[in-house]
Amino acid sequence: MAAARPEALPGQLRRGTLEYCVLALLRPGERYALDLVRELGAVDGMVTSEGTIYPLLSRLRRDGLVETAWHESPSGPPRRYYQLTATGRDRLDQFVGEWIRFRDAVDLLVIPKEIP
Amino acid sequence: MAAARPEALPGQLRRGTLEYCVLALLRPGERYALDLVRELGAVDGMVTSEGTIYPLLSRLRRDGLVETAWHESPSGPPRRYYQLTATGRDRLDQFVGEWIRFRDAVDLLVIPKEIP
DNA sequence: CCCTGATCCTTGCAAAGCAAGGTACCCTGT
DNA sequence: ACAGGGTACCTTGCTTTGCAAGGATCAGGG
Repeated sequence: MAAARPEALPGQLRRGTLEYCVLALLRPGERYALDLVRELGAVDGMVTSEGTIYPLLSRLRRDGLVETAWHESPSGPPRRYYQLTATGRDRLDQFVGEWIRFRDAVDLLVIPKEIP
Repeated sequence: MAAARPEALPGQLRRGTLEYCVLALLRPGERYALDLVRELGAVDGMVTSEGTIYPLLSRLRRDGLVETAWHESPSGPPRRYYQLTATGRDRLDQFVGEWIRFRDAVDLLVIPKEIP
C-alpha cells in the first residue's frame, strides 16, 4: 500500500520499443533531437534523455531508417533534422504488427483472469 | 560466434517484461525451470531459453520474489520448484499497472491513427 | 567580450537476453 | 553391470541498449 508513489518505473520496459516510438514520431514529418526528447517526455511513462536519444538516432541513421538535414534555428545553433526513409517506414509498419502480437501475449500472461 | 542478426528478432522487446511473465506463470502454483521455458515457448512471441531463464530465476530468488523447494521427479533428476512469495505477488500486481500504462503509451505512439 | 541557453555529441557503466558449454541424475536395454 | 539417452540443473561470455555525466560549439543580450 505504501506504494502509491509515482515510482521509478522499470526503465528496461522501454528496451527495443523506444527506437520505434522515435520512428513513429517522425511519421508526420521531420524533427530534431531535443524536440523528440521533449515530446517523449510528455508521453506518460516514456521519459528519456539526450544520452539515450543521440546514440539511438545514430543507429537509426547508420541502419538507413532515417535521413538527416541541417536547418537553421530561429534562435540558437543549427539543428539536425531527422526524417523517415522508405526503409524506416517499412520497418515501423512491420514493428506495429510485432508490437501488437507481443502486447497481447503479455496481456494474456500478466493480467489476472476474471473469476466468474 | 554467429552474432545474432538484429533484423530477425524483436528480442529486445522482452526486456524487463519476461521477469514478470515468469512471476505471472507462478501465480497458480509452483513450477520448475524447464517447465517455465516450455510454457513461455508455447505463448506466441515469448520464446526464451535456459540461458535466459536460469539467471532470471536466480535474480528473482536473490530479490526475494520467489522461494524454491526441491521435489523428486517421476522420471529424471530432482527438480527445483519456484513459488511466489508475498513480495513477489505484490511486485507483480504493481507491475500490471505499470505495464498497462506503458502499453497504452506505446499504442498511442506507434499505431497509426484512423483517418476519418 | 563574457554569460546564458540551445544544440550537438561522446564516454563509460549496468542490466538482461541468449547461445553454447558443462555437470549430474535416473531409467532402460543389452 | 554398465552404456546411452533423456531430463534437469547451472555458468560463461557476448551483445545490445538505456542512461548519467561530461564536453564542444554556436547565437544573442547585457
